[in-house]
This record gives sequence, C-alpha cells and structure tokens, in this order.
Amino acid sequence: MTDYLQTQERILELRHQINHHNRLYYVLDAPKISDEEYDALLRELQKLENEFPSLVTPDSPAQRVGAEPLKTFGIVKHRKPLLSLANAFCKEELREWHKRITKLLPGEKISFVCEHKMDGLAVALTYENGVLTTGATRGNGDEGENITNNLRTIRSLPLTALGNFPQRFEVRGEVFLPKTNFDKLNRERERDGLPIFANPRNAAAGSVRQLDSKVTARRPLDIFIYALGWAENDQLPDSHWEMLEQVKSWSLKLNPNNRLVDTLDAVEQYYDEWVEKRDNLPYEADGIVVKLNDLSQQERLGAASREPRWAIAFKFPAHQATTQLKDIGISVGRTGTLNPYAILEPVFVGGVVIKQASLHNEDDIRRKDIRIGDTVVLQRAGDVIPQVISPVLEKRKANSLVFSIEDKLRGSDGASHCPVCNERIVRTEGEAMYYCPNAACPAQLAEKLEHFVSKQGMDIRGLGERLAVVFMAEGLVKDVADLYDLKPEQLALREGMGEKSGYNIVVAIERSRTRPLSNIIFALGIRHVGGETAAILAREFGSLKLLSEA
DNA sequence: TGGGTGGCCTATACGCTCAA
DNA sequence: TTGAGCGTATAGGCCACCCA
Repeated sequence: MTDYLQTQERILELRHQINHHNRLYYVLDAPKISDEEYDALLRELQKLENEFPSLVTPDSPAQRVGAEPLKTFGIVKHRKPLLSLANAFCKEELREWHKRITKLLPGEKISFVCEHKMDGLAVALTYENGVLTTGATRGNGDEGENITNNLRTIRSLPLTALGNFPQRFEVRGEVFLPKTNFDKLNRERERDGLPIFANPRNAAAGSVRQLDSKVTARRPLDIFIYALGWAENDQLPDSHWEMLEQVKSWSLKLNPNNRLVDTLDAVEQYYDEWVEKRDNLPYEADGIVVKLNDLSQQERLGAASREPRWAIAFKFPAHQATTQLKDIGISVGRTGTLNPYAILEPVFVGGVVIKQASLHNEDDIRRKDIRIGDTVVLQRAGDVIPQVISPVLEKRKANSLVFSIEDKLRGSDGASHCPVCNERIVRTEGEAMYYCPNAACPAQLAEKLEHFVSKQGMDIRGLGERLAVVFMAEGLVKDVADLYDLKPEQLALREGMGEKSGYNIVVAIERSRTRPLSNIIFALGIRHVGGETAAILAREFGSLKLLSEA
C-alpha cells in the first residue's frame, strides 16, 4: 500500500511538472528544461502508469496518445452553432460593414478586437471540471465529428485547465500546422518515401481526421483559441477581449498577435501591417478577423443567416499566378444551365495545381475580355476557389479566340445545341445563363438525381456499390453512346434491353465527385432498385420511367 | 414603385483519409 | 487503385422584403 501511495504521489508530481513544462514550451514558448530531461519525465510517468493502471486518468499527459484506433468518428451536436463569417475583400467593404454596425448602434462607443484569420481547421473543445472531455470539428456548424483523441495529441492544448475556470465550458479554436513543422514533416515523409502534403491546411485537416490518434500524434499540430463558446456557472466578462484574457488564464493558448483597437483606422492599420508581414508569419493566415468587442453589443446585433453581424473577415489579397487559357469547356448543371469553365495549362497557385476554373457565364467572360489562347491571371479566391481574374493583354496573341457559347455549340444546322443531349439551347432575354431545356438531358438527370438523393438523405449504398439507379429517357441512345464513346456491343445490349422492356434507353449512372464525366457509365446490366427507394424515385422522377428490377 | 439588401440555392474547385 | 466522404471556400442568380 505504501508503494501504491508513494507511486500515486510521484505520478501527481510528474504530471504537474510535465504540464508545467508543456505550457512553458508549447504555449509560452519559453522552455526551461532540455528535450532529454522532458522525455525522461514523460517516460517515468508512462512507466508508472503502465505498472499501476488504476492510477491512470484521462487528463494525464502520458495519455495523450493512449486511445485505441477508432472504427469511425462519432457525431457531436454543438450546444451553440459554430457560425461562419461574412467577408470583406477590400477596405470599401470593411467600411460598409462599419457603417452598417454603427447605424445599428447609434451614438454608442465601439471598439474592436483584431485577430489573424488562421488557415486551419475550426474546432470546439469542451472542458468539464477543468478536464478536456470533448473535441469536435465544426462540421456543418450544428454538428461535427468527435475528434477528441486526436486533439488530445496537440501538445499546446492543455488536457487540464488551470486557475478559476467554470464548471463546464466550451472554447473554440483553430488547429493548424506551423510552416516550419509542415516543412519538417514533408522532409521526413520524403525521406521515408511517403507522398508529401500539398499545403499545411490540408495536412492539418487530414491529420485530425485520422482514426488512429497515434498517427495524429506524429503530426506537429498547434492550436490557437479564439473564443469562448459557452460557459456554465460563471459570470461572463463584458467584452470579447476580457473573455480572451480569461481563457488565457485557464492556460489555453491565444494568438499573441491579437489586438484591441478603438477605431476603424486602427483596424485598417492592423490589416496593412499584417498584409506586409504575412509571409513572415510562422503560420498560414488568409486575412484578419474583426470583432465588435462589447459582448452586449454583439448580443444585440445578433446573426443574419449563419453569419454574426458583429464580426467580419477581412481577407488578404489572394496569391496569384499567370498561365495559358487552353480552351473553354461547357458543363451542364442540374437545372440545365450551361456553365463555361476554363481549361488551363496546369499551374501551381497557393499550394495546389490548378487545371480548371469556373468562368460563371458568358457575360462575365466578355466583361473581363478573356479569350481562348490568352495568358491569364489566376488566383484562388479565398485561397481556395480557382478564379480567372483577367487576361494579360500585353501577351495576347493575334490568333486568340473570342468565346461565345452559341458559337462553341453551333451545329451543322447553324443552331446551337446542348453538348450532352444535343437539344437546342435557349437563353431568356435579360438572363445571364444559357439553358438546355431538355428535362431528360442525361447530364441534368445525373445532377438532379444526385441532388435528390443527397437531399433525401437516402442511403445510396442501398442502391448498389455506388449510386447506380436505372431510369429511362427517350431518343437519346445514339447521342449518349457517341458522347461517352461506348463500344457497339454495349450499345446493342442496352438497346436490346430497352426494346424488351418497352423503353428506348436504360441508363445507370455512377457519380464521382473527383471524376464526374469519365465515370458516368452505362450499366452492362440493370441494377436492382427495389422497395421504398423505387417508389420514391418513381414519384419524384415521374416524367421518367423507373425499372425496379432486372 | 424601384432600388438596395439579405437569404437561400446552385455551381464550381481541390486535398486528404479511409474503405472497398 | 478508385471513389466516397469530409474538409475548405466564393460567385452568381433569384426572390422576398424593406425603405425611401
């Protein structure tokens, strides 16, 4: 028993020391012992906990990587939704936002908290009686995935809060991979013959979605807390800034570059300062976040849709590159809209290789005077969506081609036709988009069906290995076969089936988000679609005929 | 009544992990 | 090896509503 009590005492002491040095190293960036000394403390604790499993507690620093790999992530319902933020892309838009909120708070004094908009992964962390109990992804804002085991491996995230904390509270933060850690990780992966990560954000996102937290533990992630989600049994402070100070006093890590300011000019100054220095930051940031400091003012302004009125993200200018516009393709959307997209000479922008980009509509192409063959300026809007900004006129070649949807789709009869079903396209006066009016157009059907299935929340696995639903349209056999380069025997098989069952064509569609067109295939046999699924589809797709069995 | 605004929907891109 | 699922995000269009 004496042994047991002595061990218990030693374990408590070791945990205290390790937590203290963790905080010095990972949060305050001021280590006081060497890595070897730290490892020795941790090894001793692990050894004692192995010998005395009854003394193990979930908040022990030795248990950061103790969990068994999961089969799947559980769902966590957020007690308060995690909202997204409205964006400003220029100072004018920031001033508009300022004008709106001052109008809603007439005569009131306002101040702002400026923070960096981290390029990482938003998470919500719940502490009960000071112990980290749940960590979840943002998900759809209402519910996210339970990634507690993975978040526990982040060294700068305390498993136990310090100081005078509420009985239960939730903080929100951004998990990210610091640039130097990202480079080091990629060097190691290269050395080990593993594929390297494209950019820190995706590497961080992938890391926290590991089923085995031991893998996550090898990814040197970091976290900044940026808000208190909610708290129980406690008096909340009056301002966001004080709230951050409070969270900091519980030993949670904040971004040291946060700043409290009193005027819009000071907000703009903060922005200008960090636009200048963004490349020198130890982490990726894609802008700043400006929040109204007073919590009662925040409360009164509330939220519009999924965005609080009291905060805005002011984005840094996107990273740009130039490349060749090889061609303009046209895709057909669910509602029949014909959407032009740029086919580009692959180019590396902001951490990824861009090959295509949406061009939205013909008017937009005209407005920007973008021509096939041009050298174009490309950026990733919000550092995500590829976007063609403008042509580089000095580099325009004499043979560059002005694009027109009608010309592109013009057939031998002089009229313009849908690239998928060959129906004549239409454009309503005053509207930006051209349409394929054929409700039975295979491309529309594919999109429509996918949309329907996802909206219904149907279990598409029940329909076969993939989304594979059999339905029929008329008079499209040849066009569809030509379009998808089908072999004659495959076509014959389908025609045969169609004739036999009284329909002209039998199509099974397999959808893939990564390779949509190349994977729209025609089934060699009819898939079974039965029971309620068949009934729902028959009802929703009444204009089509559904074959429910082979 | 017309312009402005907000909300919602649709459409787009790509990376990573996991499972089959 | 492939595709699903999840993650990140913005632009454009349309419609309803509000206010001058």
